[in-house]
Amino acid sequence: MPRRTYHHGNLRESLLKAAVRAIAELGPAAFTLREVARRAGVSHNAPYRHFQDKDALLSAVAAQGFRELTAGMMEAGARQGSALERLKDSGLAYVAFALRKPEHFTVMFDSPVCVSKDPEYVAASQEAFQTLVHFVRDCQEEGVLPADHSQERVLYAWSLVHGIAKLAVAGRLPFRTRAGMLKFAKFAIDESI
Amino acid sequence: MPRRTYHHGNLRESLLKAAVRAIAELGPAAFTLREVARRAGVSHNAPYRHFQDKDALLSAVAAQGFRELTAGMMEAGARQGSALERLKDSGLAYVAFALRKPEHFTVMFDSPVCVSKDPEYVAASQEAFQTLVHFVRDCQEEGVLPADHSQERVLYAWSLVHGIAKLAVAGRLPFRTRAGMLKFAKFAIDESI
DNA sequence: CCTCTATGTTGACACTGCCCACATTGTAGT
DNA sequence: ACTACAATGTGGGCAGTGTCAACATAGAGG
Repeated sequence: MPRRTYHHGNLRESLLKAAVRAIAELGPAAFTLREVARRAGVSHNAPYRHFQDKDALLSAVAAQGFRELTAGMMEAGARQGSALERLKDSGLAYVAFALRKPEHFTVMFDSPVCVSKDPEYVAASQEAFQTLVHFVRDCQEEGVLPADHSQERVLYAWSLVHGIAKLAVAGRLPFRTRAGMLKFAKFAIDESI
Repeated sequence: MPRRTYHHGNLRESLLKAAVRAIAELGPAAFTLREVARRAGVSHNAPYRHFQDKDALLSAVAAQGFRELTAGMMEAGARQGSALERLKDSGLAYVAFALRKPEHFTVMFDSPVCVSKDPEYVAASQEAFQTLVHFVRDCQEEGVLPADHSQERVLYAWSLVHGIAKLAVAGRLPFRTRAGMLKFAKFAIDESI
């Protein structure tokens, strides 16, 4: 069904949503500018009025993913509990996000987006990282984690949950259900401290 | 320079080598069947006599990467030292391989290869995994790791080094040199046990 | 020597990202 | 209100891709 007006009115948003859905349904590989345009009901060139190129659209998608990831970690870490429990819960939320939106997660960290210098993308990804920094700092201040090597401890926590998430998304963890994966993630996180 | 003979003689091997070099030089995204064929000095359709499609060639490249990874871990873990030191060294070798061949490493674990059912690929990747199993089992038998949750402990070790490797390759670790990354990897591995 | 089959080549098709020129529309200034 | 202009969307085109079908060549076995 074609549009009634020549101008779409809110094409940028529509393209973003269409891109997210296309990635989720067809996978990042089958992600195509022209397919996104089709889904948004515009010509194959309309996206270029809102995004410089394909990578720019992907970057925007990734940025939105990072904001959602940040929100998930914040929410998980905002519940009752000690600083250590909040850190663990935020790490679990990281893995849970990857399992909930595997293709989205893939776009966020894989080439070509991962080298993007798009300010929105950089800001969103740094915000997600800062969330982890926050929870680790809390643990250090409560004395449940050593106070030294602050940066390395954050990167250590990140590496662990990122590795679990990546292996899970790649289908390399021998668990069938999401619950099984998350149970293992909990085991690993508990074991790591 | 064109070939002198109509038949290449050893095209499959040549294609594999050309593919590995193309990936290393241009990145996995710019990897192209036609480009590989060009580098091997054959027509754009010749590869189809040796690989079913593009993904099959990528799978073969990935399989070779897994064999190299396995060899690196075996060598690192074959040196003197306790079982724990051998496990740690093999984990460091995992990260070192990813840093030495980041694009190759990417192909091995990312879509579309990661869902490949090519027997050579499956065998090579399982062999790499079994290497880790081996070193963890040694630690459990020496009593330096708890004897329970055998599978989970292997996956835990794998997740950690895989996460470090992935973040490093994605350019998300704030270290400038390979040595810096490896130093952090050593810190994280030490901390994890 | 002659056929058969494995291996390479050429040509084609649909598709992609991206560039151009053009069409349409909302808007700002008079 | 009218007009120039900027923003937004369209259509066509180009080089490049993966893959298929038809054809060419060369080694191997009878």
